Amino acid sequence: MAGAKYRQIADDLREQITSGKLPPGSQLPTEPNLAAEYDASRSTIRLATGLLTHEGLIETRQGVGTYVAEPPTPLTVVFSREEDWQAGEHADEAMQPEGDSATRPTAERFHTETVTADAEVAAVLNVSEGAQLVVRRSYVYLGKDPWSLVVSYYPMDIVRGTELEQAGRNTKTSSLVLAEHGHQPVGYRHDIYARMPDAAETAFFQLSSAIPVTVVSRIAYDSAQPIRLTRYVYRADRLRLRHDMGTVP
Amino acid sequence: MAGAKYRQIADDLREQITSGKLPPGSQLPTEPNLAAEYDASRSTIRLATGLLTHEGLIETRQGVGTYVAEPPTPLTVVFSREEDWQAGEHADEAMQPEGDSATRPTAERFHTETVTADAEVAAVLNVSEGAQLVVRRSYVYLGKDPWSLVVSYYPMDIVRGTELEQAGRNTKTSSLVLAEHGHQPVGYRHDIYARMPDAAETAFFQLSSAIPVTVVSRIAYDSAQPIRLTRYVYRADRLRLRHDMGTVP
DNA sequence: CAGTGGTCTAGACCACTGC
DNA sequence: CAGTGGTCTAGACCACTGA
Repeated sequence: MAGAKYRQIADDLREQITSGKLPPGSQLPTEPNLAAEYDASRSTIRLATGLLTHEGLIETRQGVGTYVAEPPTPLTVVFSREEDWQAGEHADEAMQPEGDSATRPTAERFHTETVTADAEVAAVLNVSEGAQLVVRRSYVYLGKDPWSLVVSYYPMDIVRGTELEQAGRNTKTSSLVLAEHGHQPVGYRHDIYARMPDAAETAFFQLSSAIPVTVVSRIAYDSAQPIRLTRYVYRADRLRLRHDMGTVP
Repeated sequence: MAGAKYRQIADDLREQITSGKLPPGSQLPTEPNLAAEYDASRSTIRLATGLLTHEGLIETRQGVGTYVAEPPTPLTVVFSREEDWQAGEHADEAMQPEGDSATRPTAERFHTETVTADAEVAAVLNVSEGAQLVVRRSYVYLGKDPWSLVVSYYPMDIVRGTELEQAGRNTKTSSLVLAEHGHQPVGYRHDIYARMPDAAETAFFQLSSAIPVTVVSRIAYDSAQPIRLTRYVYRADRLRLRHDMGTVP
């Protein structure tokens, strides 16, 4: 046998979904109906649908019903582009998909503040733990859909000489651009990993099921020091990171 | 309020774990004890622990107990290395971590066979759907721990002239190496994404909780055509992919 | 308002582990 | 064998949605 009843029910529903018998967007029977159909209790049905939810195959909407999820349509982000090498790049404009206006991201909200460095950020930026940092957070959308969370950390050395040096709290971005221009980047390090989202990420990406997030940690260096750490967080099922080396057709 | 009772219980337990009150490896109270402690039913307790399980914070072992998970210790894989450019690279030796023998991977099992191309593989290798391919699967371990699943696809054009051309099923790898040597790679494309594991991956990586996998799809090109597609699958919590551009300290 | 999924209970029995 | 987590039931009430 296939083991537990709720797993058999999940297998049966999964088969109906992947075979196309239950196409994307279609509604599953209600929980009481499924319970009757499979001769199971509603709790068992919910165990089964819980599995499919965590696989991202279905979505539940309270008060409405349970629906087959639309298959994800990932967008490709290329991070071997020469353009990213240019000075004047703004951090949250990098690491975004190419394409027409429909797939052009817009940073609808952002704000800038100063924080103290935790151990992890201090290590990569080569500053003391507890040192002051300027941090800029962006919420990037593709049209109305959430696309990525972008957080940049700047050591105080970098923003020194700009108006940000005195500002404890600041929403102006112009001085950050100025600071970036004053430090010509000569290298980037990207660290890429995936994990399950935290509460804030689940809310921003409107994740109902168990979809991972992909994190790109990008450190920019000038000739002497790290000048910026930027973390890009994406829904894993919407992102395909691409990197080309050498001659690729 | 924090909403549902099971979420409050999960929040409380999560706080005890992240604060160190419940260190990694320690056992949580049994489900009946937690039910008494929080004045909840066992079902509600299981909803709470289910959340933490899916976050990878705890692990349950039937007949034994519930334990705080050890924090993941990711290894870094660098994929901007010049070494990877050299001919003679064997596919399952690339994309592996650096370091001493303790972190040197060993391909304990592999086998080679011929299959017909599905639509996706056919597209990237520029062959017809249904064309014959030679595929080599490797199961890579770090000591006794599963580390990665590696699958390589070769178009028949590439293996032509080697003994593999006639062999329907073959476990010899020497002819594959020969084939690779005959086609000097001049470029690589990497596509990186994360998703939840399928059943085979869950079994190989011994995943009890909801840990994603990171997939690196690596296409090698010679001057005329794609010569190999290799898919590397890793546990997301064990992997940190690193790529450097320009001058990095 | 009726109907949906979300939460919660109290209890039962099973499957597995370690002693 | 006792104790653990795994499965399942039957029922209740709540929160939300849309007509």
